[in-house]
Amino acid sequence: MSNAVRHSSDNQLRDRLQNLPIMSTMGKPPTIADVAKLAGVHKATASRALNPRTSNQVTPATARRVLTAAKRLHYQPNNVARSLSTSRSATIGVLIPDLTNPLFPLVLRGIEDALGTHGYTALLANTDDSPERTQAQFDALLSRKVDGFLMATARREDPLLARAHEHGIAVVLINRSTDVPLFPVVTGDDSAGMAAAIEHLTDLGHRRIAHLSGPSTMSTGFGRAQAFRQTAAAHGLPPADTPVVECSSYTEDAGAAAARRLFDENPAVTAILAGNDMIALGALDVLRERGLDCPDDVSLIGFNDMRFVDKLTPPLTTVHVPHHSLGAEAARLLLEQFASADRVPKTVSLPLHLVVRGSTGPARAGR
Amino acid sequence: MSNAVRHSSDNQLRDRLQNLPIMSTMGKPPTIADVAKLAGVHKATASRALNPRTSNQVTPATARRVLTAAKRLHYQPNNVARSLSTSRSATIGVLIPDLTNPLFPLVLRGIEDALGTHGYTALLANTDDSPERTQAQFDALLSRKVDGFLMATARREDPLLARAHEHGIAVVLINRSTDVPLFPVVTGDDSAGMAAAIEHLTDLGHRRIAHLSGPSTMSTGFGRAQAFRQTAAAHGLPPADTPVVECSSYTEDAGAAAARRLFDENPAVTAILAGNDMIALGALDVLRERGLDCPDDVSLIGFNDMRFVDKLTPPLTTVHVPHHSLGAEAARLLLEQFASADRVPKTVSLPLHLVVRGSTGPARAGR
DNA sequence: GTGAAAGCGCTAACAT
DNA sequence: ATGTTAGCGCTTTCAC
Repeated sequence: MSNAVRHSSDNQLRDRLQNLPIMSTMGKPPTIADVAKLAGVHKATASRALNPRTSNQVTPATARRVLTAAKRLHYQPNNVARSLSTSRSATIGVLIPDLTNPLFPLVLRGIEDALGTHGYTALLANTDDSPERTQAQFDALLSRKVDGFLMATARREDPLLARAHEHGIAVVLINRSTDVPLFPVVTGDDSAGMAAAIEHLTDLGHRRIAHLSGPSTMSTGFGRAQAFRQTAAAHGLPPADTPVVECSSYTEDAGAAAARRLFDENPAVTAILAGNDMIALGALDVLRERGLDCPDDVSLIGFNDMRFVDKLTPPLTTVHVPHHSLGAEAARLLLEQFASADRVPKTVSLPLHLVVRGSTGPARAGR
Repeated sequence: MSNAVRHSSDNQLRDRLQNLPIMSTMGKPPTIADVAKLAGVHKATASRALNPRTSNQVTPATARRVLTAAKRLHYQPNNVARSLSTSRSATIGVLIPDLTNPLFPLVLRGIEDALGTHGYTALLANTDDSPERTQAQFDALLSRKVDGFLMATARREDPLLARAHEHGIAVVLINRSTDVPLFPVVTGDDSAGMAAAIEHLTDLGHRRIAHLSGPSTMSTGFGRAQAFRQTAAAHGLPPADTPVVECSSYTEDAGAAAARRLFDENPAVTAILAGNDMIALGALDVLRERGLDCPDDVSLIGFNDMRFVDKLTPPLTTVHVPHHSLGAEAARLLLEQFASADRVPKTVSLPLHLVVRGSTGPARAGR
């Protein structure tokens, strides 16, 4: 028998006898084997005692012994080993298109709140709305064996999601959906939001209303544009007076570019309905650029009610989306899916409401 | 028994009997053994061929065979297994105090950019500046065997960090540091930033300048306040004219509360230097509340130059902090630490500069 | 109720 | 250069 081994068991003996809190400052973290040894039971028994789901398979007395041993050693289960063994990780991957857009931190909070109560952890990845980056982050998360995904990055035709669906990976979509329904999706009721916005504008006397739509490759861009056209028509506004200009992305720059195109071709509009608040920000810049007052010359409505838009000048009228709920509801759906193995892509649509602030006003006669 | 439950178990039974399509669409992902078999080599050889670091130990011909086999099978390495085997995970944990503060997404981007080129992935966790939540997230990440941490959540006395240091866990601090230097830290040169801000104010004729400091439990709050006092003294401003009011947190609400206290006790100040932009936002609200014009009655300076503050009315004068670089530099330091196992907590201090916008103006005679 | 043993997928000595 | 073997730390049959 080697010196090292003898020495080590001497230490253990002494520790057990003296009932000392033992924790080396630098040595490798204790394993379940250490706990088992200290408690005087087999690894397997320790495992059962430590796991809430199986702790009833063990006598209360040994359970306590194991638990106190674990506490004494400051035992922390190695989730990597556990994952390898169970092929589940109690973590879920969250893919967010752009964390710098203030609405997504709220979504994340919703997710974490809903997940935390069930012992799951969120692993967040930012994709910058780049398909390559999305794929890379997806793979990275997958290779870490996340149990499922919460994705706010879907495109209407999304090869990544198609593959994920083929492979039977659990996914819940947030906000954006695919054309072919593959996964459950939690979204806002964009049509209703659009309708409320247009109604507000027509009530104010506007008859020439433009929409700066989000990218048509995304369900939100496409859907809101569609809702815009339908609602406008329903209000008797001819297509010629309700132009739609598509933005290349949901960014301030893209919004500004689209707004310039709009005014070049359609200088007579009296109101703009932006595809989201970022686009609205860009439009607001262009309004200033062209010497147009908001709301006196042109009314402006955003979408999302993201943080800080109430602090703009003028404060932005916008469609409020309950982002926290979006995240929480999606997380709930995912957990539900784990439990029931139910493969029916249900859709949850959350109600939206218009928040009227200072960027909308009566249509001016002269324009 | 409810309908729903019966229905669900019927489904399960049917699936099991029919050896269902689920199994066919989602057979387990291929392992390295599958790749090896297809390539006609041993697992270990396949492993060597697949790993860039060891691929030279294998003949080019077999390397190609293995690679193509891997491609044919769409093989994705199981990082959980790899981690268990190597006790390294090529992931690093990132702890962020508050993702809704727009500066942190920038930090994260810096981190990801610096990490990505080295094959590391960031696992992000939001802590809401709550010690409990921070501890929980830290443990969760640790049990997933992250190789190290990037933390922007440090408190001046931080038991969590003390423990982490004892356990020899690799950490690099971002922005905030501990009183006792435990880990490398990347921060902005707050003293210089403060000095620039005060100089700007005195140049404009201000002699009664208040500081709404961040929490003194955080190095940023404490350090900036200290720099404020020193610089003010150096400019010949007496302490009585340069009050410091501490905010309970870096939030708009806390900033507003502090601003109210300030004006109640010290109505004569002509300029406010906020501990960060969020606090400045709160101060701005209070200015409006009290009928004071900014900058005509009171000048206001923020700290960080976070997104959107240029869109306020008035646009906020603030100290710009290079957040992207903060993150990137910290990530670089951490990777460096992996390589050299060097345990000297070096400090990197990045230069800051004042961005003058519309919230600062000449001191008014009457005030 | 508890122990023994196998195995999750991979890497890393150690052979050959 | 490649095959063999032995784990990494945990869970989970299967015995007893």
